[in-house]
Amino acid sequence: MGRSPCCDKVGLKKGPWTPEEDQKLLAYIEEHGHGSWRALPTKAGLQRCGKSCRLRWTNYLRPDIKRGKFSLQEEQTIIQLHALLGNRWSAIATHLPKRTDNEIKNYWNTHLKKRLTKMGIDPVSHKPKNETLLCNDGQSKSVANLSHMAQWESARLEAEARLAKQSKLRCTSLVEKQMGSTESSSTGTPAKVLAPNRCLDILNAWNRVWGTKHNDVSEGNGNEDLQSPTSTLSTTGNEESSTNLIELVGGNSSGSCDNGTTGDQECEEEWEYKDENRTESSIHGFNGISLASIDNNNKNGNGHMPSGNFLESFTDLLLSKSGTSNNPNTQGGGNSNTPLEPNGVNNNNNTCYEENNKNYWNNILNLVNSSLQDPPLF
DNA sequence: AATGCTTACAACCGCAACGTG
DNA sequence: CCACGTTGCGGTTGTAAGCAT
Repeated sequence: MGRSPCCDKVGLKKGPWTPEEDQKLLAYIEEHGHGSWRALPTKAGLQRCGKSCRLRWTNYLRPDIKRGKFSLQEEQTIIQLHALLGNRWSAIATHLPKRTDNEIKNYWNTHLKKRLTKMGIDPVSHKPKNETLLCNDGQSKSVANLSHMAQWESARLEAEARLAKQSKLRCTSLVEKQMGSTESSSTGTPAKVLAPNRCLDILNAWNRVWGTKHNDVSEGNGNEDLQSPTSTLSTTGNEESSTNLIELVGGNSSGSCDNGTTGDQECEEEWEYKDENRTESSIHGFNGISLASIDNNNKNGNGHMPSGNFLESFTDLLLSKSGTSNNPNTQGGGNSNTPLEPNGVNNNNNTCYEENNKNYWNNILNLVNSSLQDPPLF
């Protein structure tokens, strides 16, 4: 309040940028760096507000931006990280080199969110929307849900706070190093660009937090009550090496759909699970509720998903190959410990929710972990 | 060909955090 | 500690392109 808006000055242009404006902005920044964004437009001879210039630069003109279709690996990463971080687009963007938070946000809103919704997955919570159908005891389920989500959220925030602090320190020292060695030509390069891809190491932070706080729970003492989402994770996290778990059939290394096909569907249908690279540890236990349950066509034919088929299910999930498989009423269970009845109703209602919930998050984290341990994808 | 609808994405807006004097 | 300016972030909107009727 009281602060003067930067963009409502008379005479300042709004709307799409012209090539001439882009050229001016680009030329100015290449020569001088952006310096103060507020002062930039005048100096660069642009009839724009500084904010608009900054946005144009960071989202479009910056040389280190990769444009074009998202690869399947990128899609996967976004979904996994969104499950962990929510709408923290800038945090997600740090794990997708050369992609801007705005681009990721747009892609999520126009593609991924819809896809998940279509499959009966709540894109906010990454849980099936019809959980009430999965367990008869709706009330206790709700309580469990709230409790578990609170647990999750609290731990997540704690971990994030810690790692934000660490990454900030790391980034700062890195920037200082770089600035010391070479005078950056583009002084406006944000720290996150200079920082290593894994500046934000979610899983390690997570492991630190839960590994120390909940050892008792993760000792396998038979306590099945809403354990830590990562209670089964190894605290070392080093044994997992799941490089190339997913490959594009006949695909190129970039993983993008530049083979002449266009459109999501065609692209997505190239997804295939590369079985020989699967290791038990890398995908262990992804028999979670939402993913397993999608796969009505799974090989057992009874909705009983073999443990460790996460990626396969994940692929199916994303591809939405079967129209009937999207029926939320048929989802649920899929846990190897809680096989479904032929009608798709889990007969172990008292534990199915907790188990599924636990597995869902466990396996997202496992995947993030393995993806973070892989060499850079791009 | 015209019209309306949908989709994709660039850009805007406002808020909050951060930095500085 | 406070006030103010700057920057970053996430939600939302505007609009062009594509598609269906």
